[in-house]
Amino acid sequence: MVTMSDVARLAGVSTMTVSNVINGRRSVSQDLRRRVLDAVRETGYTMNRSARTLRTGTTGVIGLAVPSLDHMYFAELGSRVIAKAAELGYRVAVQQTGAHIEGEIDAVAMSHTLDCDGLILSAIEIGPEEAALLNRSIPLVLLGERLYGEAVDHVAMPNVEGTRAATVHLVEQGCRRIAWASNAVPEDDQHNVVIDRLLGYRRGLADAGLREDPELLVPVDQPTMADAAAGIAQMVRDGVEFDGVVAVTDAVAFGVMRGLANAGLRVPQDVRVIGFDDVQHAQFSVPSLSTIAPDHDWMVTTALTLLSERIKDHSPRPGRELVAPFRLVARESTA
Amino acid sequence: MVTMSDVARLAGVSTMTVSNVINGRRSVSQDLRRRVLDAVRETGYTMNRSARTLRTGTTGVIGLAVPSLDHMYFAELGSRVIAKAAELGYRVAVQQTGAHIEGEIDAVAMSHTLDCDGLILSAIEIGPEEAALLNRSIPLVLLGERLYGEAVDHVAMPNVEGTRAATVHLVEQGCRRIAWASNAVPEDDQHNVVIDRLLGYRRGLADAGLREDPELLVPVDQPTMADAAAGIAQMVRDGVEFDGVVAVTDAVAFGVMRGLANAGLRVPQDVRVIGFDDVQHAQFSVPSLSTIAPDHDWMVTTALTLLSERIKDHSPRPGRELVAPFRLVARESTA
DNA sequence: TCCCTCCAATTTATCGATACACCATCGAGA
DNA sequence: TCTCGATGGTGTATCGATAAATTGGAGGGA
Repeated sequence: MVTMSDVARLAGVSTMTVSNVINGRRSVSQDLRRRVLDAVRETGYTMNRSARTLRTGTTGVIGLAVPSLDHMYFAELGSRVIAKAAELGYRVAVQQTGAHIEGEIDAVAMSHTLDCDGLILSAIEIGPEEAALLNRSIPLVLLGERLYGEAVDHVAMPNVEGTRAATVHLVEQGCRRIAWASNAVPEDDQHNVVIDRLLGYRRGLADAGLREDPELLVPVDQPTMADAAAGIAQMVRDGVEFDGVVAVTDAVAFGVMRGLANAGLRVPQDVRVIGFDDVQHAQFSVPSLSTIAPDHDWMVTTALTLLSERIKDHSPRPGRELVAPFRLVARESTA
Repeated sequence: MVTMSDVARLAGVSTMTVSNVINGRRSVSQDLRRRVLDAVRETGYTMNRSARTLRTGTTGVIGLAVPSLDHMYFAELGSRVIAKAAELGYRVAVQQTGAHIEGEIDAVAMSHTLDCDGLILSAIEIGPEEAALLNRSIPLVLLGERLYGEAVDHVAMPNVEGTRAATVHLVEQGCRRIAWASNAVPEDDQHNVVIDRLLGYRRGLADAGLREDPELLVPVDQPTMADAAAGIAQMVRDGVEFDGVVAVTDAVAFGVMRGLANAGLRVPQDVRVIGFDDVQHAQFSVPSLSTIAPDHDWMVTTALTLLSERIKDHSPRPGRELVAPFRLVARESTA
């Protein structure tokens, strides 16, 4: 492996001069700069990042912890984060938490060790109890809906407003028996994404003067396409009548549409379906999926901006909470 | 930051002993081991990986370079790679090449610098011309269909056999005018995924005694859902008659199905469609998508096994090429 | 002429963990 | 009794880059 001193020797200068050239610091004469660059080319030198990291304490890596890249939403998120981070000169190490709290705590705990300058955590389970952990850790931005006191920066989705708008939209399209398709979580679990979206659904019903009917809660185990398809099938078999479904995510909505197809029900003629996320596939499914579209680019840009501010300026600062704007995109599934 | 010598001081031993305990090396007495572990707990020590990396030359990181996590296939691949790598004790840094050769070369070139012990490159564009680059680089496994002489380990898909089987399947289902939906690539470009799959399509037609009709090549720009939908729409508008479509990937197949729906054609009644990859969504779309299902777990496991062998044993070894087994999964879209 | 400032470039010490060589002790075999 | 091998542990140099302190001139003002 060719090191800086090899380059220095060849160029006839000190390693510091090489370092200065490599890092684009001024105060190197044109003459020497050229000689150094030639020597770099000639030797094929590439910098050893661990050495720099050891010395400077920064890695140029951002950690991204998501439940799983397998979920379309998180895959698209990952793609955006990696692209945006690359623009800012960061590389991204991805970690899958499995949507378990252990995985999430792990991600935070490992992030020291993990050699990253900051962490973007798409948290599902982690809560205020673990806030202490979060505070001791490296710069952190949370994506998701939990509250963490004032300590942590936080880029949230418009969960309540989103599903409320979705529900109202179904009502406007003529639905009167609107089901809620989601996995269930303990109701006392404050500020969980699922709870907030359920709350929005309820508000939407209330806005329309409709009463909530417990029968209309689709029994979904995990928020996957498979479980959603099974859940809605169960509901149909049980003879529950409904003409609209608000799904907690697009993936669940796809599962619901699949389950309805299995049951011989047509979307949107028999049942209208609306999702949340606006993943790519939503515009290409048959029927295409109406959905709540948070501004993903805004979220990622914001998260990375907050994070890189914290990375550059370590002085303590209260956590900020920002909520993404959203649009309701009406497509065939609610026509 | 608490270092090893802090722990050593507290435990009243040398840093080497701490190091030995941390790394689970034997030849530390029970007594000292306990004292060290207590000291670790008490101080909250976590190891500084950069220091270890600098000293040992290994990072515990594997690079994964894919065109984009935005494509369902690569998202699922990424998920598997990260999970499997975690089992083997590696973390994964993901890089998006944008399916451009520059991005791919970048990925290889940066991989030195990038502090990873090995690289899994899902190559689309890179070819034999760049083989020199590949040889100088860190341990590398290619996922994809290009040939790279004998130099590089290579886990390939059953591209030719796969689309051949897909085509034959359509024939068996009664299709006689079978279209090929794919982006076009220069025909002289050897061992490109797309070329191989096209070849399989042709072989399938030949097997069935059907003649290839240039009219039946769907004009797709990029292998995305949007372009596929546009391409098939164009073909319908042009009045081309067809009763089956073999798509180069599942994403393209979804786009095709969407485009057919726009044109008022039913799948499978009017046109049968088959894809390639068996992404998750294939079983949940309406209609569900018949497809060629390579054994993804096998591919990932194999790739990581090859890679970790090369990482552990640097002695030069000729490149191996392994081809994944596959199944044809018949679903509603070709019923 | 002398002193002082500035600038380019170099020297030196250091980041934290580990490879390696070395030392001490103890028990067994000759 | 002496030697040898195993066991358990320590001291020191080192990985490669960089921060901080230092040197040696080149100007510039008095």
